[in-house]
Parts: sequence; structure tokens; C-alpha cells
Amino acid sequence: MTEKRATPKLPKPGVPVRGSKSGQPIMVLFDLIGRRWSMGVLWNLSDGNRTFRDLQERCGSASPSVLNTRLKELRAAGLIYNADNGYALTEDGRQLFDRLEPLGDWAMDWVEKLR
Amino acid sequence: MTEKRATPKLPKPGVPVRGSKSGQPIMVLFDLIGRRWSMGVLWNLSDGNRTFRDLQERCGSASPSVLNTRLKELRAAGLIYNADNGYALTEDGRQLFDRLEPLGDWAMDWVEKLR
DNA sequence: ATACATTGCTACGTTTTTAGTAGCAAGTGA
DNA sequence: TCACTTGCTACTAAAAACGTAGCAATGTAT
Repeated sequence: MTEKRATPKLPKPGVPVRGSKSGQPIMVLFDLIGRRWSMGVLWNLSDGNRTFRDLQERCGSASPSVLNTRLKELRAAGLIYNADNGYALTEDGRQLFDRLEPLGDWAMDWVEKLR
Repeated sequence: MTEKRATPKLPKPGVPVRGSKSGQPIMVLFDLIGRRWSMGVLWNLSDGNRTFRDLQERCGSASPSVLNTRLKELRAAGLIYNADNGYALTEDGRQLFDRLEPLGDWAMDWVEKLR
């Protein structure tokens, strides 16, 4: 970096999430879903209820303890709930998934391009 | 019980992409961006180049070593690159951000609803 | 030039999180 | 009853992240 280093103006206040003061919504969300298997769980619940074991199988190396932690977090966040036959997306969870879904198609192109 | 436990280390066959054993593109992507600060970095690069320090400030508690790791990963994945005055999104990175952006508005509603 | 500040980044010890496995209580069915 | 499945907890080892110090290169003020 050989240029002058003027600190750019921040149009958006930068925000730490975890140990910090101002919880910018997107960062709060990233802090929740930016953990192992969080998005994978949402993804795998999108086409129907899944039991704990289902989710374990679909989230390959997720150990039961971690999976359980993720499920509790997502439930506390109101994104999933305990249905009779397993876990399911809430309304909010469905809405979030709808915004996650476009990543699927993009990921296919991207992975293919990497090879 | 603190007995010795066998550690068979079973090698399940599959595409070894970090923790993601399925090799499904979306899971490969989740494995990359589903880590601390990954999405935060992409988000904060969306409106202009950022220096290492900029990103540190905006990702509050991210230590330099972790931030550096994330930057390397994202660069290896072709999502960001080293520009003259800091880091910047590549074409792919921009495309990914475009699909992440809707989460911002949704997160605002969601956080507000939680209160 | 000299001194000091800033930046990108690495090193490394500590703390937190995740992996990996065992196992148990409750439910199901034979 | 027994065998089997399911949801989940317990626990240790391994991996990841934190937090701080510090270094080389460059910028800047005197």
C-alpha cells in the first residue's frame, strides 16, 4: 500500500457485534447466523420439518452438542420452533430463508468457476 | 468417569471442504462465509475500499490475526482482492454482496420486532 | 535528518468454541 | 420383555478466536 492513507469517511457506522456497544441490525444478524451450521440448519429446514437426527445427517460433521446449541439459539431468535415432528421454520425463519435462497444458485456458479 | 476413550477417527468419504462434508455448493459457501467476521468484512467492503485498520474498527472485536485469516480466505475464494488503498470486492464478491444486501433491511425489521 | 506516528501484519499465550464420541431416558414396536 | 430409535446431555480433545505485543515499512512533523 503505497498511497496516502486517509481514513475514508464512514457512511455507515462500523460496528462490532459481540463485545460491543452499538448493535447494528445486520451485524446482530451476522453474529447469529455467521456461525457453524446456523445457515445450514435454516437451509435444511426450508423444505419441511426435520428431526434432530435428520439435521445431524445433513450437517455432516456437526456434533450433537453444537447442533443443540445452534437450535436453541435459532429458537431463541424466533427463527425456528419445535413442531410435533421435529423442528420447523417460523414465519420469520421463512422470511430469512427467502432472502438466503438466492445464494444457492449463486453458489453453484461460484463453485464451478473455482474449479 | 475419566476413562480413556478410543479415538477411531473414522474417515467418512466425501468432499473435504473444511467442515463441510457434503460438497454441496451452498454448504461450501456457508462453510466459507459462516464464520466470524466473514460476512461483516464483505458488508463493510461494499461501499468502498477499506484498509486493514478500517476493517478492524468496523469489526469491533476481531483480532488482527483472525481478520487476517478471514481476508486470506476471502481472497483465496476470489471474493476480495488487494487494491492499492486497501481491500476491495471483486466482481464475484460484489455479486455475493448483492445477494446478501437484502438481509440488511430484513434485519432491521427483525431486530425491531424482537424488542 | 531525526524523531515519532501509523499501517499492515505476525507471533504467541489465553480463552472460547467446536468436534467427536459415549451414553442415558423416553418412546415405539414386536 | 427386548431390541431399536430418537432427542439430547456429558465430557475430552482439538481447533478457532481473542487479546496483546511487537516489527518492518512508510508517512509526517520538527
